[in-house]
Amino acid sequence: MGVTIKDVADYAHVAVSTVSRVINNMDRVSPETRKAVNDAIEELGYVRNNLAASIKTGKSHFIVAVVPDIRNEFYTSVIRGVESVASKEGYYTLVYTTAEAVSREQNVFDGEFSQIVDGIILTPSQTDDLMYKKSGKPIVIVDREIPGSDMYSVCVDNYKGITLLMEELIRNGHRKIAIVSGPLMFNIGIDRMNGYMDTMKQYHIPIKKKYIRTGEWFEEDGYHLTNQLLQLKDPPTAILATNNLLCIGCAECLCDRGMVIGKDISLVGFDDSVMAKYLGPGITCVRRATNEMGEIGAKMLLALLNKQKEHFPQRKVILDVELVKRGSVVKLE
Amino acid sequence: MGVTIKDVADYAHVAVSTVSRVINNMDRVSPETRKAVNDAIEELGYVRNNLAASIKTGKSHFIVAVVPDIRNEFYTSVIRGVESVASKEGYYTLVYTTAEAVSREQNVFDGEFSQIVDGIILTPSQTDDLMYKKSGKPIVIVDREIPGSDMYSVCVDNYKGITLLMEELIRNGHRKIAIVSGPLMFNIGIDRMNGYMDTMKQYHIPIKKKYIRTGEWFEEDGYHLTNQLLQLKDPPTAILATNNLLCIGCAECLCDRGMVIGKDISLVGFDDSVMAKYLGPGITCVRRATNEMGEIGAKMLLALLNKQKEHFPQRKVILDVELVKRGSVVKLE
DNA sequence: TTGAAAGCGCTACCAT
DNA sequence: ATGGTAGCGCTTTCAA
Repeated sequence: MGVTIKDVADYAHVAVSTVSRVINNMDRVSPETRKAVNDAIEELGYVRNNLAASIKTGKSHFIVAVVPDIRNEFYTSVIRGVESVASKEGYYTLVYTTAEAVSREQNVFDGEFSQIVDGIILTPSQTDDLMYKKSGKPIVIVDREIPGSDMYSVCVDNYKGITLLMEELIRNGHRKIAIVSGPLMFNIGIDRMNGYMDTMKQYHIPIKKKYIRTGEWFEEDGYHLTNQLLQLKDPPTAILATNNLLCIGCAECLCDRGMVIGKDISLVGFDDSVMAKYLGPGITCVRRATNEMGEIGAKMLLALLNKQKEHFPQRKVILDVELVKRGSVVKLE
Repeated sequence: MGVTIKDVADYAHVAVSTVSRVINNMDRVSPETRKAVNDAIEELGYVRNNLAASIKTGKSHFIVAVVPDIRNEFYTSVIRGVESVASKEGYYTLVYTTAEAVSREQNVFDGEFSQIVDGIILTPSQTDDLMYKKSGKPIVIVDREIPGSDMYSVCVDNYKGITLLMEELIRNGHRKIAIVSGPLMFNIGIDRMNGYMDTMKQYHIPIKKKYIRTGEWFEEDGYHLTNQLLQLKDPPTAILATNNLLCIGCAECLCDRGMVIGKDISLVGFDDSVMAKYLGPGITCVRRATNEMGEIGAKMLLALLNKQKEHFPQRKVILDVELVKRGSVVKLE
């Protein structure tokens, strides 16, 4: 390979241990020696082999963000947050996508990957936290929470978010409200569905099974499920999509069928997005602090890495949400 | 740390070298020994420390995709392509964002990062390819081309793309055509600008400096530059945005100022996007095979890694583009 | 077919 | 303040 610490030591007429001390900015090195070593490094164009260092120290200064989908701006926004605080602390952030596939997630935890990183920011794709814990690496869960797990996590108040949306709909006279949901595996599915159910009950609106549709979390599911909804004899007057991708899918379907959002039908969504802002009249939605989720997640992880658990006495952080009113809700008489 | 190759060797009553042979699926191991070792591995829950292996073999089986912005769906789409072919060949794809900042790019090449990976897929942020070459790692450039550099790259026909857009505009009677461009550093800036210039000349339309605006490649630049354009005494009838983000920024600005795209003004853009499809009447644009760019880039890189340079006699691949007509172009009398 | 041993490049401990 | 040296976990000769 390239030039090693030994080459530098020889060149500077010192011992490798001295070079190591200089490289790592440790004290107990005389200015002259330090200079000699630095000159040698400069001269030889030496760069330290961090891999070799990692195997000794057990620290790589890499963390990895494991997310389902890199094309979802929610996750990229979270990653941004992670990266911004991690880089300030001298950590590099890698990104790995699972496409919601458990097998890809396994790659991360079955050694292949987890050795290379000091810690993991994870949006899990399955509900058994054993595999995660087995890796032995500090892990912080973001966005989703594994039911019954005690892992560190940062989520938002999903229940409240849906409640906000539902009340906006009901306030505008809607009673035929359909929900387009992802799978009911994690809190993001379950809490949101509960928010729907409870609000319906609270306002004494009969819950109709035909208005409740679940699929995966992707655009095509939103499209597909909306299509089903529109084929009903008694179609809903409002659709509530429980994440940004589903919402886009819903909107696409509505557009394709010539329906005008905010006029012929109402559409609201969990999660804001560029699309939600500019699609038709603007989609009324619930917004959460995505960057902040990443930032807090990273801070938790760094605290874990530095064994400063006191910094995060709470294993679970739950962030607030806010309603963003735009023009996608029809006012019914 | 965890259980090492030595533990396995002891447990199975063999030498570490034998365990190593089993792990690496080498021959010259008797079935019985192999079984004993595998049992020991199973029993002890051993996972190989790839980091330690890498320091010997010099191969990590990681590649990294270095892109300016992870929130830009163009790049995430390219990354998808990279990842899909890399994973088939047993490589893991890491993602690192530079935010167009040279300093962040340096992290990749100043050793910190480049040691950990076998190869790099790069969308460069600066035009000096020396730093890149110095890393000694195989590199494939995607999207952008460094002027005068002989590095392996895969790009699209930027010149043609703009020509297509310009002709569509001119066909519809436009002559006051403004261009909202990114910096003229790489081919993506230069070729697109040349496409604009040449087409204007070809159709004998006088080029007006006030209609030519350049900024960075981001949404806010599109917004800002469009704003300038609209304040002109003699504003353009059509705006050509030279990437997806600029286009979205243009659209936002137009919306905010109450202008209806496809009616009050025309907007066309380089790059398709979800936004472009559903924004207002749909934005007419030029589409390129983004996934394919990543795939080809990864194939090139893998060929380089495997020293099969014959597989890619051409150092430069240029992909075609196509015009996608939608409703954002006003037909002038 | 198997084992012993010499590194890979670096860190960290123990001497000096 | 500096040097010598024993590993880190693994691969890879070279012998046996």
